[in-house]
Amino acid sequence: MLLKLRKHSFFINASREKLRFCLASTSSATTATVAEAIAPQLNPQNTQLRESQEPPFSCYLDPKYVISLLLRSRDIFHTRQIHSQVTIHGMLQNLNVANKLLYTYAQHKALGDAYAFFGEMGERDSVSWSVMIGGFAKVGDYTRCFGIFREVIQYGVRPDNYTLPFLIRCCRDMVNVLNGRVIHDVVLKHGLESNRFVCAALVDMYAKCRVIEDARKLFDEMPSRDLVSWTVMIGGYAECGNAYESLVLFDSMREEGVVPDKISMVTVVSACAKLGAMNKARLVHDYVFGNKFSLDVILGTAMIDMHAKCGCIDSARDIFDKMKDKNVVSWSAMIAAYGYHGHGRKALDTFSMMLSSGTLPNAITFVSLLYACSHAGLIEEGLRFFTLMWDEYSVTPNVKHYTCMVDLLGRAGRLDQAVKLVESMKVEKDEGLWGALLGACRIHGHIDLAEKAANSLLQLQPHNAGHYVLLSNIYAKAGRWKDVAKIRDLMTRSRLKKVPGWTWIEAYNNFHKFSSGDETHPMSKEIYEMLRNLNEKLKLAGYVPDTSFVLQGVDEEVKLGMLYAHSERLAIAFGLIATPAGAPIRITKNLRVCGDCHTFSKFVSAITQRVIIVRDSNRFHHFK
DNA sequence: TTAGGGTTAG
Repeated sequence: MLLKLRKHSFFINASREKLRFCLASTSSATTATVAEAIAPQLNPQNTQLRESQEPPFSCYLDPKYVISLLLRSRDIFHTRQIHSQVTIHGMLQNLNVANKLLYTYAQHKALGDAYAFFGEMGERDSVSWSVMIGGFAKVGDYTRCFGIFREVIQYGVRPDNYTLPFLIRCCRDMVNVLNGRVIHDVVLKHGLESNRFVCAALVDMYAKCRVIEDARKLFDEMPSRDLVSWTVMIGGYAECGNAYESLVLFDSMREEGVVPDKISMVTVVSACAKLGAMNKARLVHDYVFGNKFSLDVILGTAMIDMHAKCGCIDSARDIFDKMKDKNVVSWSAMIAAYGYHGHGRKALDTFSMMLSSGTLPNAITFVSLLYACSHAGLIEEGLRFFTLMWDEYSVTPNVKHYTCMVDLLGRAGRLDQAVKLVESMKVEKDEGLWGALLGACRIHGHIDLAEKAANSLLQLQPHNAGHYVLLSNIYAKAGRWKDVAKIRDLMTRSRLKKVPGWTWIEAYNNFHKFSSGDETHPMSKEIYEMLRNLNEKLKLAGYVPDTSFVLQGVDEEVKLGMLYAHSERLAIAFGLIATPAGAPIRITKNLRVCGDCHTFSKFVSAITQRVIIVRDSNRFHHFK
C-alpha cells in the first residue's frame, strides 16, 4: 500500500491524464484516499469517483506524500481540505506534518487558521514557534509576534537562528531600536551573534533605525560577510543620507570578490540616485549593462530614477522606453522625473500614456503629477487632477497632495484660496504643508499669514533651525530688522544652529565640496580669480546682484561680499576650471538655491556658453 | 518541516 501511494505522490507531479490513469488502475480504498486528498486538483468526473466511497479509510498514508500535497496547496480552501483529510487519518500526531500544515496556512496568510491549529497542537518544537512568529511578521502583526515570543521564553523554548531574525525584522519594520536592542541581548545570550542570518538582520535593523554607527560596527565585526550583509549595509548608508559611503562600500565589496546580484544592483542604483552623481551613475549604468543584468520592473525603475536624479532626463526616458514591463511605480517615477526637471507638459503626457496602457494611478502618482503642475505653473490642470484623483480613481488626498496644492496656489499668488484649502482639510497637517504656505508667503511678502504658518511649524518642530531662518528671512525682506534680531536671539538662547549650506561637484574623478566663503580647496586661489573674472563680465552683461537674498541686516558692501562667495558660485567657478570647454556643469546643493545665485547661473551660462544643471534640495534648474 | 537584501513622493 505504502509503495502504491508513493507512486501516486509521484504522479501528482505528472499530467492530469496520467493521474486519471493511475486512479483508475488501483484498488478502491487507495483510489478514494488519493482522490479525497487531492480532490481540488481533479475535475468533476473524478470527484464522482470519490463520492461513491465512504470515508474514513483506515489505510496508512506516507507523511512525505502529505507534505508534498501541502507544498502544492494552492490556497487556504485547498489547505483546509487537506487539513480535514489528514485529521481523519490521524496524521497530525506527526510533528513534521503538523508543522508543514502550520507553515502552509502562514504562507497563505491565513493566520486565524494557523493560530487556531497551533493552539490545538499537542506537541510543538522550535519550528512550530518560528513558523508562527514568521507568519504574523509576514502580515505585519508585530504585537502578536512579540506576544508569541514571550510565550517562547515562558515555555522555556530556546530561541534560535530562525526565530530571532523574524523578531529583529519586526523591530526594523516598526523602526523600534529599543526593542531591537533587547532582541540583540537575547542573541548574545544564546551565542548566535556569528550566525549570518541573525547578524545581517541586526545590521539591517540598526541601519533602518538610523543608528548607522552600530550597524557598521556589527558589520565590521562579522566573521564572514555574504552578499546580503553587504547589500543591507550599502542600502543602510543610502537610507541614512550617506549615499557616498554606499558607493565606497560597493567598491570594497567587489574588491573582496563578492559578486553582486540583481537585488544588490537595485540598492546601488538607488544609492546613486540619492547621491545624484553623474559620473558615478555612468559607471553603475555600464556595470549593469556590461554584466547583462536584465531590466526587470524594479531594476528598470531604479535606473530611470538614477538617470533623472543625476540630471539626465533624456537617458531616463530611454531606459523607460526600453523596459518591457512597467508598473505603476515605473510610470510614477517617470512622471516625477519630468516634474522635478520642470517639464510639466511631458509629465501630463506621460500620465495620459499611463492611463492608455491600462495602469491605474496610485496616491504617489498623483503627488508626482500635482508637483509637476505646481512647478510648471499649470494651475488649472493641477486643480483638475486634484478633483479627478478622488472622483475617478478613488485616491483619497493625503497631506502631500494638499501640500502640492498649497504650493501650486501659493506660487500663483492665490493665497486666499490656499488658506481656504488648508482650513477645509480633514487630514492631519504636517511641517511640509506649513512650510509650503510659509514659502508662498515669502514670495508674496504676506507677513501676517507667514507668522501664523511659522507658529504652526514651530509647534510641530521647535528644534528645527530652518523654520526660524525662513521666518527671519521673511522679516528681513520686509526690512523688519527688530523682528529679525528677536528670532536670532531666540535661536541663540535655544542653542539652535542653522544647517550649513554646501554645494558639491564631480571633477578629476572625485567629489569637491564647497561651503560659503570656503577657502580650503587646494585650487582656492584659481577659483576666486575665476569668480573675479566672471563678475566683471557679468556686470558688462547687465547682471545686478540682488542683495535681498543676503538677509543678515548688514551693510550693502558686506552683503555683496557674502553673495559673491556662496557655495554654488564657488562650485560653478571650479567647474569652469576643472571641466573641458563646452562640457555641461552639474552641481548639487544640499539646501534651496538662493534667488540671486539662480540669476547668477543664468548669466554665467550665457557668457561661457555652458549648460549648467543645478540640483538643489527641491528640484533641478537647467540653464542653457 | 522554518530564513535574508530591492523600485516611485516626502
